[in-house]
Amino acid sequence: MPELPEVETVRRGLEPVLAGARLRRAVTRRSDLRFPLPVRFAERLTGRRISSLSRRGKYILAPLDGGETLIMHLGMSGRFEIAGPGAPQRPGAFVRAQPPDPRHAHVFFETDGGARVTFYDPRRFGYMDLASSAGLDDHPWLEGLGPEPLGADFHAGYLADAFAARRQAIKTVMLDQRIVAGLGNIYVCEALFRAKLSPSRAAGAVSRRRLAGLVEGVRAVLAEAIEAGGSTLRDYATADGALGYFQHSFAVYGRQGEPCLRPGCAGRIGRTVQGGRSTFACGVCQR
DNA sequence: CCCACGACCTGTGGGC
DNA sequence: TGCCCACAGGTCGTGG
Repeated sequence: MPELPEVETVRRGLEPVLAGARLRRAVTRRSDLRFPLPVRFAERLTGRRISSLSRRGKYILAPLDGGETLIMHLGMSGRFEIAGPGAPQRPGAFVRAQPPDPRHAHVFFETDGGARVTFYDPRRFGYMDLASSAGLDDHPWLEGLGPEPLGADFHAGYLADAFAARRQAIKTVMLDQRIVAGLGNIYVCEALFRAKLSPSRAAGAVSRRRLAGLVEGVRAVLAEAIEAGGSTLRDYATADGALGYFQHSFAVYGRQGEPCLRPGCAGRIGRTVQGGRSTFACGVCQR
């Protein structure tokens, strides 16, 4: 589910409640999510202080004062909810998500500030681990990740090297977290549209100039989506219960059969399948 | 190494 | 209304 803008929105929502807080209690309601939770998970968290909350790709990272870092991934349907102090003070001030199903409340944390942060995940594709902060870059989930798309290491020259000799479709390659960390199906489709690039074009055959346009498309769409609080399709909600609204700004995602929004383009948006996933694009202006 | 595909799990929306 | 199937924001493992 959540791609970089949604994960970043969740991180920002959790930050005021968790960063600097000490965990009074941690509870697991089952022993596994996508993978087994780490051994003695609750005990290793209890009493620890979270020094900060950061994000790497689609992972949320919470370094603890005991030398370990909590690593969390939301999978497709993972969601956090804050209750108690730090929870939204003005219900109704924004469009609120449906309350999460308590059957899928798999993990929760209680802070010394009295807040309870609950992780819900109906599909259980989410996962968590605790690992040494010192060797965090070598953690198997993190070590192979490509650059942050909003960071300085993501540029046309980097992409040209990363794509060299790859004949795979550029859409598929952009979803590879080893190439760039944090993009998913929605924002790759949207970025390719902004760059006027066909999703089926071989990655290694795209000119440097057009790669520069793709970099700009990626940066712009991610920045706008973060600004909008992410996208809510089904179960995504920010940690304070609000819905993201960037879905109203999609140019191609989910718009099959509808007219292309590019000024002067008479095309319609089509849907194809690449690597088993839906791709949305305009066949007229995306080449 | 590259690449396509199925698997994981539950819920929902659309078509009939 | 009700049922069934297709499909969903991600990632991993397998097999060619």
